[in-house]
Amino acid sequence: MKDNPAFDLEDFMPYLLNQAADATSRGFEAYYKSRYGMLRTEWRVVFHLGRYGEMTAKDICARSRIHKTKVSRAVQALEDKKHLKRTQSPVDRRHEHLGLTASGKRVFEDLYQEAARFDAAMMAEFTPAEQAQLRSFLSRIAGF
Amino acid sequence: MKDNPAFDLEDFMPYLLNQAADATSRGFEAYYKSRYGMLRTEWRVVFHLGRYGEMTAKDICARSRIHKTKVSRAVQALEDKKHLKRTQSPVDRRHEHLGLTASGKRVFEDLYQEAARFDAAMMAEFTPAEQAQLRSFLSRIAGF
DNA sequence: CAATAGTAGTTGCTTTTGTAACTAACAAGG
DNA sequence: CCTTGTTAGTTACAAAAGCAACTACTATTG
Repeated sequence: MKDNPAFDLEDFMPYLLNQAADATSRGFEAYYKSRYGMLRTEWRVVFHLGRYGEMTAKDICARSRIHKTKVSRAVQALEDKKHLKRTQSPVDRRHEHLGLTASGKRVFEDLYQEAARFDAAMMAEFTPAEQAQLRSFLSRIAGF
Repeated sequence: MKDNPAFDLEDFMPYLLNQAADATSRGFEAYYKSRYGMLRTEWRVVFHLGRYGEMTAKDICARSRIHKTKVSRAVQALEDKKHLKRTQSPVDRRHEHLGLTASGKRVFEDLYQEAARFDAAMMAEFTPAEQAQLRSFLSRIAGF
């Protein structure tokens, strides 16, 4: 956006980012929603546990930037769906170690593959160099 | 994201976009929220009316990709705050022409300036060439 | 070994969003 | 005119997010 000339909402970076994020999230969201009745936070929790192994809710919060109440509710929902099991730590009973059940692991595998396909399809119209650059830009903005 | 190697959530484009969008939205959102008690949709409605002049709710929906119920509620809220006035069209009484009041125009001017400053500050760490490229990438993804 | 403070996770309540059904107004055909 | 269809905008209800207070537990300090 330049200094003087009139600018449109499409020139405003937060708006542009939100539109792009919305556009790309819809498709994949539809997948895990229709197929497993999962919410976005649930998918993210499954991802973290499937990708990095057992951890506590606190760990998930730290890694994912999701607020603890959202994690708490997602864990509850995943437990209800039998995709996740909790084990209270004998050392410190405030901690619960979270892990995927066999069913949860199958869900993770499926979503992980689908995410890869989805990402690839979405990025197909960009050259590899463009993709790398875009990812780098976004990482900088997101603070990774 | 490559084909075989393990990838992290930060490599998944929808996630990356959402994180970047969140990160950049927070700051500006805090501004119009604390200063004018406005929601994001209200800011967008003000923007459209301030930037392009009078139009109907339908027009705003078409331009902004916001659902009509959200627009309807934002218009109501802005009217309550005396930032917006509606005029029923004498030609077709289903249409209402929406316009900013004097107070609404002041709000728009302030937010417009602030948006420009905010965008500039955020993009300052990118070179002009990088900025152009980033905007172009995002426009393509968002479908503009 | 109280008393205080801090941490992990949950619950309750309020705000916001999403979806679908609804009202009111116009349009067109018979 | 009267059906039938369409459009602009609203409302009602359910799903989800945000925030603050709460419970249960552990750590620290005097």
